[in-house]
Amino acid sequence: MESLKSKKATAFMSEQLTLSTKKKLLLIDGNSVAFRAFFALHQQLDRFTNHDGLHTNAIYAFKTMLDKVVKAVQPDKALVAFDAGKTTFRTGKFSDYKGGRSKTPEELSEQMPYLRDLLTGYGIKSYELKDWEADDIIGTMAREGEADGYQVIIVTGDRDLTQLATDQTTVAITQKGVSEIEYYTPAHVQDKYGLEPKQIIDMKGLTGDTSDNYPGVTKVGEKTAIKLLTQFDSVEGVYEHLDDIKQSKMKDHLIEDHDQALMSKDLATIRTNAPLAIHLDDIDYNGPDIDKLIAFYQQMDFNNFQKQLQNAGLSLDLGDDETSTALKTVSWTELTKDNLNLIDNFTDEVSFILEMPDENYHLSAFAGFVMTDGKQTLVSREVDLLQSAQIKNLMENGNIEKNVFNAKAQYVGLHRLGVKLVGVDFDLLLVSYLLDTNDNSNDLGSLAQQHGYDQVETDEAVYGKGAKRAIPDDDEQFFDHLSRKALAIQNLHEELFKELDQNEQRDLYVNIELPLTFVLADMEIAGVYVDTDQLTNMREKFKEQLSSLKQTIYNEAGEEFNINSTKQLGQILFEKMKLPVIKKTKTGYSTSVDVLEQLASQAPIVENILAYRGLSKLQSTYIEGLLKVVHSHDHKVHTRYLQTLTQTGRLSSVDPNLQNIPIQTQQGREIRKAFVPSHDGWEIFSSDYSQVELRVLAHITGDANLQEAFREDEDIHAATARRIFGLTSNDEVTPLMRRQAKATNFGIVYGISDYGLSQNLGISRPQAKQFIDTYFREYPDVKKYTEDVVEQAKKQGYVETITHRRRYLPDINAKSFNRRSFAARTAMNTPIQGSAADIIKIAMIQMQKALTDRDLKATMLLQIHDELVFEAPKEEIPILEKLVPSIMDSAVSLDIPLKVESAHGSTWYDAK
DNA sequence: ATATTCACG
DNA sequence: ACGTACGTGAATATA
Repeated sequence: MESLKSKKATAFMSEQLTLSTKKKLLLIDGNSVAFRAFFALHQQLDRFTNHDGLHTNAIYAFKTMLDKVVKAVQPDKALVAFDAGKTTFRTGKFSDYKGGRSKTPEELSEQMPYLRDLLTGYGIKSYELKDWEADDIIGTMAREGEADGYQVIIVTGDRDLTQLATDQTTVAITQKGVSEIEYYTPAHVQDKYGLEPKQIIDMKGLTGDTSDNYPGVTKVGEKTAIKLLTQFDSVEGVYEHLDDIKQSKMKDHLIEDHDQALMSKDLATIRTNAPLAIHLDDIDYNGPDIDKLIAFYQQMDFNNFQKQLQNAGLSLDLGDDETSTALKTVSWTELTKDNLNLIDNFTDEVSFILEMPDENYHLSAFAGFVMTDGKQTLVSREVDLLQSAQIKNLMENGNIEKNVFNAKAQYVGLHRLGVKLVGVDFDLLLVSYLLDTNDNSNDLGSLAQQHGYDQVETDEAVYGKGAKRAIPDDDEQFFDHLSRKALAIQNLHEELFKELDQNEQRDLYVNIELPLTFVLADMEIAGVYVDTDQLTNMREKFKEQLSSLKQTIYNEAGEEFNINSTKQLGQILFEKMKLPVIKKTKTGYSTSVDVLEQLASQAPIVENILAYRGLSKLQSTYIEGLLKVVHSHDHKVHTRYLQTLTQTGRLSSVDPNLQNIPIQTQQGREIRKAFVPSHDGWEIFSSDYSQVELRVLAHITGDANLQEAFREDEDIHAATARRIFGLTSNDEVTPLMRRQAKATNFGIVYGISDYGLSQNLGISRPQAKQFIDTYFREYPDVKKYTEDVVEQAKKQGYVETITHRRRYLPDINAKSFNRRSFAARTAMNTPIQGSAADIIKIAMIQMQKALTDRDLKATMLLQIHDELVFEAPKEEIPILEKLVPSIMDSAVSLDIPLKVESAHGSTWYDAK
């Protein structure tokens, strides 16, 4: 989780940087970043050598960092500063400065000259200055940039540079690796140290620095220094107010080390007046020199990077419009009712876009459309034309192949116009997702750019974003963009199909994802009827209960406050009422359920807060939330299944999310009474797979004991309990044992760790470890699987499901323990969760076909990961009771049987 | 926009 | 020594 969070934080900061309209100056501390880069991939030192035996790990990691930073910052000017040599003006002041440092490893220093070549390829200047350190070059250049109105971004691995942070200068510190970056603004420095940036040098003065080998004041560390500086502002301030400090050992040390403190502060101070021979005018950044880079990558044996560049033809994947080559002009013809016969030129294939500006294609307006075959491009704002006989025939003619971006959205949009989309061959969105679930931007332009096609911009670039987003009134602008998008689809068709073939994913695309997209479209269009009276009645009831709970809570607290605010609630519980703090979040006290449950016995208010929370969740998310999205004309909700989002191959559901409707508590479960059939005399029918993920686990691992349990149709958690507790019969399994075995089973599926299991079960870590060890002893092939799959991920860089769905795990070799372990757990979990997703997808396609073939009225409405929900006339229920399970359990043939359970009733609630 | 919480599989 | 269960979406508060 942590790694995800930090990714998000980084992404956010990057965006902030990009958002600023100021000119940007990027300054990189070459030596420091190279050092970090070298150690980030130190474990892989041996793997990273080129044909000449040159180590390349630092160059590789530096390149990765550079891509990231350049993309985030999009600089107008850039410079990488290097240290010039061992002696500087600082060694003149203090001969031991940076003394005692172990010298740079040969494996790194041999890479330094090539780093310069890399930078030349990137079009970024390098600079060094005798007697001065890289820091001083950066400090000087930063101030020069500030004076000229630039936003300055400094990249380094050295925290001392945070002293340079100002309103105009952000210091980006590379973390453990080099691709994780923490951005220090003055506010963030304050947060982190409780000091202003300029006080960093005072802190260094007091504490000294072991790595740079200069002394501070004896026994004064970061904590003491911060305390002193908060009180006295600076080193000088401390000494002016020595009298205010009580007699103590510390005071003696301060007095004794006065000179050292002043000297150290001086050494730590980055100069902003270095006599540079290079200035802002000399360091314009105009993007990379592709040919040079390709040659360089070839020399380094960076085959992937080289290929990327060659595929891209001209542009580097920096997502940077300014660095990519200019757009060539496109020609298009505006289609009108008078030149509709131009349509007849499309005889074999056509790339098509019906442009819908809103995300929600069930409701979006239609802005226009475009059709192209690469020779002729037709555009129009008049969507009525789509309903003309010519176009309708084209769309409904399966012999003319359609290339699109998001076939489901196109199918639904056209359906709303009374046109059926038939013959889709290439869906750029879907194919991109299968090729790499990681970069699943939903924007045609950015996906096309990622695949090396640069003749198209992102929607954001053309339409704007946020409140300013709008389809341009200018025909030329709008039609150009539409045309370029359609041409991008047209052009990427063949190449991406080739890539699918290379990945053995053609079958997954042709026989699963593409057909599924239309099954999903039909489900979305069908929608689910909602009994709004049921919901409004519940709303009234809940409203009363909530306000009475609220009063009770206020009374118990002795004041009114916002119960929904974790901050205010934390103050009441942990400050006013002095309840023990069990867990903290990074912003304050945690008040989550598990914390509150532990506190419940200590104060009655806690129980009421829990009740309030539960009720208000139901009220806002499910009652009010659902009512908001019921379509008024048909009384139904039409969710959208996102088919290209999850990293595992699962679907997700939005607007509304119908995959997380409550079921666990009685109170919540009542919500399901509002989901009813859309016709009288119909019922809701539901079938779900029993323990699919564990069955998939049994299949994939081939573990004989696990497989036996499923072949015997045992209660799997009881069987596991019997095994890990060494019992002879299931009769001896107590409920507690079963619960613990169940948690262990889940843990295995999630990529187990003893810590996670201990947290979940509330047991000690050694105990959890004991469970896991026993589990692995009883199911030895499961153990082998967990090891093999991680090994495979390390070797190939990705893991696969039973249908060759692929997930890349770039962090599997990360230096950061966190990232690496997260990737390892993911490696274990993804093939299981993903294969289960594959199975139900296959079942859905077969199911839809079976319903049509048999002319049944029954309609598939929902998929909830391991469950399918239908509505059907009562007479068809007996048919479904046989048909649905038989299709679901034979969707794929595994080494063990699949099991399906069904239920039906007058509402979703009753289908239990 | 991010963090927290909580609903589901 | 590190500090975690896997995959999602929505509402709310807070900045």
